[in-house]
Amino acid sequence: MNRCECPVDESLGCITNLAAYGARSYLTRQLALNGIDMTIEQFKVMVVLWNENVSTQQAIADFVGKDKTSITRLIAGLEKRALIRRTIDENDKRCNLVTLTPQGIALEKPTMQVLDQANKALHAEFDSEELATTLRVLKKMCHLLHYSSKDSE
Amino acid sequence: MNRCECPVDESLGCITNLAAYGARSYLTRQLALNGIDMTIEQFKVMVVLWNENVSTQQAIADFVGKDKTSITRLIAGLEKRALIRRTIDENDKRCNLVTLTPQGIALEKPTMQVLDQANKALHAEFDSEELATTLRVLKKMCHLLHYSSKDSE
DNA sequence: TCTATTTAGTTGCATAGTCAACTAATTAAT
DNA sequence: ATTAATTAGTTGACTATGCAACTAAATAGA
Repeated sequence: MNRCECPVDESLGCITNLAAYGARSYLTRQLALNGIDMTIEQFKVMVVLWNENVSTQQAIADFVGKDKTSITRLIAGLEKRALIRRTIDENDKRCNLVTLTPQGIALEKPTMQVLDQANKALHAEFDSEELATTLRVLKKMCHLLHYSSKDSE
Repeated sequence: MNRCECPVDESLGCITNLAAYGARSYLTRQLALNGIDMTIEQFKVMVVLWNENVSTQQAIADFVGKDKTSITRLIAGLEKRALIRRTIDENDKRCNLVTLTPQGIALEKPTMQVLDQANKALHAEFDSEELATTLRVLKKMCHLLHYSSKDSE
């Protein structure tokens, strides 16, 4: 019934938003279908930890491009699911050291597999040239818009 | 500091999400700078009403591609700001008729102007070919993903 | 006609993001 | 060394989305 179109919909901003919601809900669904109780946002945090093993919340925020407030709450959700653990850094007591629990470590393979499959399936729908163009445009868009109020150009 | 890049970031889904957040926050900022207290989501609902004058919540939901729950709350926000009004449809008492208040009507021009400017500024950063490709890819993405679990293809 | 199903909308609970105000710890500056 | 500024993280208020359960109204079916 929904048409993926609205009256203002020939704008990049609008369509990007619709596509993003689509991608988000698709991935969440795929994770759930594979019995993985994790959102994409949480997933991105987990990717950082799978790579780094230990990190502070601010470092995670920088990696995933969100602010520290979001990370506080994402981390809280992951802690509730017992996928990560927070400990105070004794060398700098302002910082939390975020580490993986055994359950968190165990989820790396199955979760990455779901993501890879979803990615491949989506990318397979497009030829490499249009895909490259789209990625380039979107990256430039990020650069132009995402932190334009903070980065002073 | 934020780099608009995260370890899983060569995927369409991920970049689309970052770009979408960028567009969202940019537009919200532009609206605020022009003294317009409205979010983009609310704005989309207003666009429907500026075109249709009257609508039911379900019809709005179909137009903007969101579910009725979201619309209930968006409409509540607009009503709180006194931009719209809800009345029961006497011909079908299940339905709310959503109409614009004078304040809501008055906001059409300034709001559309902000959007048009923002759109033009963004589109001007790209050449028409890469823009067309990107829009086509994103639309296909919407089609493939957004309602894939509901529309049975 | 009376029951069953569908439709429109609301509400509760969960997740996510932003902004502003706040604490605590650290570093810089005089 | 003491104060001032910065940094890490949390919390509260607001907005947005999704799912499930719910009410009320309308329609379909027997």
